[in-house]
Amino acid sequence: MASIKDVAAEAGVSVATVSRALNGHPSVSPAARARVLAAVETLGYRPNAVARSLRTDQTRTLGLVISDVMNPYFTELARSVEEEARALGYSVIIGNADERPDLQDHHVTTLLDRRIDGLLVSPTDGGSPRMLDAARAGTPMVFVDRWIPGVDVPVVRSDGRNAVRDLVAHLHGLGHRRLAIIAGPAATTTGRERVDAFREALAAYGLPLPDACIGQGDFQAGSGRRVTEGFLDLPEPPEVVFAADNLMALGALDAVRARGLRVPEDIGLAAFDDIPWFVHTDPPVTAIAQPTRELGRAAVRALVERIAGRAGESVTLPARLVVRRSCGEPDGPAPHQSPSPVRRSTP
Amino acid sequence: MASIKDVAAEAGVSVATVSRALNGHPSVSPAARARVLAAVETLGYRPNAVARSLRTDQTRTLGLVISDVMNPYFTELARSVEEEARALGYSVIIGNADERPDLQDHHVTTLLDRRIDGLLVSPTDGGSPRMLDAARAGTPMVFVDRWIPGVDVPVVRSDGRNAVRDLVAHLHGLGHRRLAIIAGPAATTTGRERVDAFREALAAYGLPLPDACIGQGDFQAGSGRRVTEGFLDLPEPPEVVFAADNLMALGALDAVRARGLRVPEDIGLAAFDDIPWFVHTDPPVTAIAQPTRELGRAAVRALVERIAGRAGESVTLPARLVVRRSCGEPDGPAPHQSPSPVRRSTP
DNA sequence: CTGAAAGCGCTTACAG
DNA sequence: CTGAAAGCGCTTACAG
Repeated sequence: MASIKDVAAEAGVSVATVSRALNGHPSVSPAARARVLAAVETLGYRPNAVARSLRTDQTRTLGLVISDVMNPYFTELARSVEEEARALGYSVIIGNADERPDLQDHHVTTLLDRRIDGLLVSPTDGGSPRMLDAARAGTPMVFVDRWIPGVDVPVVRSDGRNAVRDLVAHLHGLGHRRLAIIAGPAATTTGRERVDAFREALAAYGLPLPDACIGQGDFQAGSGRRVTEGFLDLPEPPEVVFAADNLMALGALDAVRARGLRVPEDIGLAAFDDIPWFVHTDPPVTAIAQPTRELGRAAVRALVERIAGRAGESVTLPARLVVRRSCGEPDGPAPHQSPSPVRRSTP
Repeated sequence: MASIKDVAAEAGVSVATVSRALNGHPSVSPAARARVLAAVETLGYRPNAVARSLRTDQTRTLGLVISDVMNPYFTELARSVEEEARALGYSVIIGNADERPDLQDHHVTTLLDRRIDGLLVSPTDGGSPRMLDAARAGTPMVFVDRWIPGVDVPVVRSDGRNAVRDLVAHLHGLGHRRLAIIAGPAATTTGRERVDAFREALAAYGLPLPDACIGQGDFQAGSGRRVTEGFLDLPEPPEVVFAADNLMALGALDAVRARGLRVPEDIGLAAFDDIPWFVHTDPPVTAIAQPTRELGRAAVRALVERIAGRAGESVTLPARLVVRRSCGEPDGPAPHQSPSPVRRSTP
């Protein structure tokens, strides 16, 4: 592969001039620039980004460590992060932690070894020593979706509190009283917050959230299935199950179906995180939708601010309830579309 | 950030010895090794991968350019690629082309500039000059899922021919005769092959595939919706629509639902690529499943072979039909699960 | 406007 | 077993 030396030789100038011409440095004569460009063309030269990074101490690369790529929410987040990063002249390298702290650590380490300019992370746990070290050592960093309390890093996330309150109001209005939740790991902020929000919203109606109605999941489908089976085995199973993410909702559907039961007749279901398929499931699933694209964009912008040495703004955007039919209907025969005023725009 | 010089100073040895100790070179005295390790520990030293790459001319990184991350098939492929690569000591950088040739080119260029050791690609089109150049220039490369004819690069993909034949047999057995397809872009191999396989299978039953029954899609949901609307507007709409990927099937479901029609009563639906949600859609969708994980693994192995200077094996794995209820049922009332002998293992 | 030179952080023949 | 030195491909003060 042609190097800058080859270009210099071909153009009859020094490598310094080649470098300047290619980097748009003003003090290059038009003649020299033209010869360089011609040489670049005939040689098919492309600057070696590795060498450039070593020299300039910047890679124009962002690292993104997410908890699970197979979760459509994170896939969309990753896509939006890459889009915004590209618009700002950065590449992004994605590390998929698969909800495993050890894998998360592996990716953080690898990314840091590659000297990425900044790190976006949605932590799988309370923070490994390596990540905490990185934050303390001054690696530009931003948390997205999930975060670690006590670490001085901007947080870009959405607040589901109001949406959860709307959900509970919806369920209460439908006459449901025995409500249960499939929670995410307590080591994650979203794992805790969604349970807290649910409990508070229930309390406002004088409803309890007994331990038997809190199933411990891990944000993956298998756990949603297991927890739902447990709920179904209860002497008095809950009337509605609220899954703290869409994969656990998938698992819940699997469990209900495996027993030959039906949603919402036998048990209702709602999910945190909306996905296009929820419109077409049987029945369409009531869900809480996050402004995922906006979160991704805001996270990248905050990170780029940090990289530039500025503060980097924390952002909290509201999530919203999208009512469908999986928790039952107000009355009468099922209309073809959800009658709720809060509705998803047609996909 | 501490460099190898700092470690050398701290340990009282030369940088050469530090390098050797860290790379497991045999000729390092136990005493020196111990001092180096201690210095590494106290300094929190991590080797700079950028510098190492420049020096060794290898990045231990694979590039993966896929057509659309938001497509669950490609998400799963990417995940399996990363897993296998990690097991073999490689990182992977994903470039999402979003079915756009210009974006694909951007990613190929960026990846090559970073001097990745090898490139895995599922081309969005017939091949841009840049990609063809890369292949010709000897960049280790393998095609996965989609490929470009006439380029001397191993291909890892699945063959859906038999599965499509099984599908048509299933549809014919159900009494369907007017069958239509939502095709992928003709610039892609999978776009062409799935139409060809469908046409051939129909021909075996003496059924035609008129142009009106071939809708041109682009593998994304919007096109599936538009094409399906066109089918529905036909004087004689097809009895079953076969979507060449799962996103176009989603679009088809959107279109059918928007008209207030029902699957399979008003129109049947089948899809290429199976996803977990198809079990829970209304109705469950009959689909052709690819051995996605295996494809990802085989692709990485072939690429690593190429990187090592060996041939790298092309692999073709069969896809298989998974019958559910979206094309109608043989007879009698709908049983709770599909009665087909070809069945999806419970998720 | 241009070039010679230093240096980014490593690895690796080479000599001892 | 160890170190001094060269060199990977760039960029950028410095001098002219």
